[in-house]
Amino acid sequence: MERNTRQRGAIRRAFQRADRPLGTGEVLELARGEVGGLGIATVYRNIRTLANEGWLDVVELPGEVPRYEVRGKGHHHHFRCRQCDRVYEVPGCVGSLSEIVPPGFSLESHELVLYGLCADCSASP
Amino acid sequence: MERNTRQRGAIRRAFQRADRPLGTGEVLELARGEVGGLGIATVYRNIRTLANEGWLDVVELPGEVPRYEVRGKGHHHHFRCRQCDRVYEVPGCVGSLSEIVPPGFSLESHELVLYGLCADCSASP
DNA sequence: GTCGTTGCAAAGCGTTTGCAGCCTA
DNA sequence: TAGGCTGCAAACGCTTTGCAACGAC
Repeated sequence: MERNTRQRGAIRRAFQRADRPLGTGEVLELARGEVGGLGIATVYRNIRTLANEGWLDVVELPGEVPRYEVRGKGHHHHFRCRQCDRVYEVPGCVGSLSEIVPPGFSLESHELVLYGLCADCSASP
Repeated sequence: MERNTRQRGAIRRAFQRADRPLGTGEVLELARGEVGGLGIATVYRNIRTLANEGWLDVVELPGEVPRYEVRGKGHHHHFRCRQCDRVYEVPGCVGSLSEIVPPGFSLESHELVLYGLCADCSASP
């Protein structure tokens, strides 16, 4: 059975307070504010546990370390601002993907990442 | 000045024959067909060299090690087989991406990755 | 002959695992 | 009290680097 330790609670709160995708290093830094001696192995183990039980979603962008965020909506994609590096959720999706799938291939899922300038950075470059 | 060694030639030909993005392990395996004692460090060093001179493009999929492909193809995306883990190039592209971009955001580029079964794995599961 | 290149081994670096002791239920 | 959880350190997998020998030009 799963237990509620100080360490796991601190890691959960780190994600809830940040309200954005966090990497393992950021989680360690934030959660150590509550639990001083927190070890990196504990962060990795808890992130895996929380992801397995569906409390966390994995956010993986090409060429970047995995981030994790509190599980939110269903199917969505991400927009990454090339200026401020923030990542935003993008509701909605493209249609007619099956048209470009090569013959004989069977499509099961897809990932789409948009790059550009977010509203803030477009307004004040 | 750059030299044409047997090892570099074998690595170039591995990419040209495969005609799909290759990881370092795949390159090592393929190029060893020509140069038996080829070392993994040589593969890494040559991939870096070929990428720096523009002969190779880097293909990065979310959460995976980088792959590389010969440069010069037009705009395309990638299909990753969840069974054999190979990555294929997919010509063509989705349309109407601007519809899902949030108001105020400006879209500059995008990455699309398709997941499923390739033709080989669909035929013989 | 020069010096870019190679294979080997060791070093990095981020992540995972083994273990003895701790602490939640 | 049982056994899940933790911190530490070692192990791990992938990539880079140091070095002496090799070989393209």
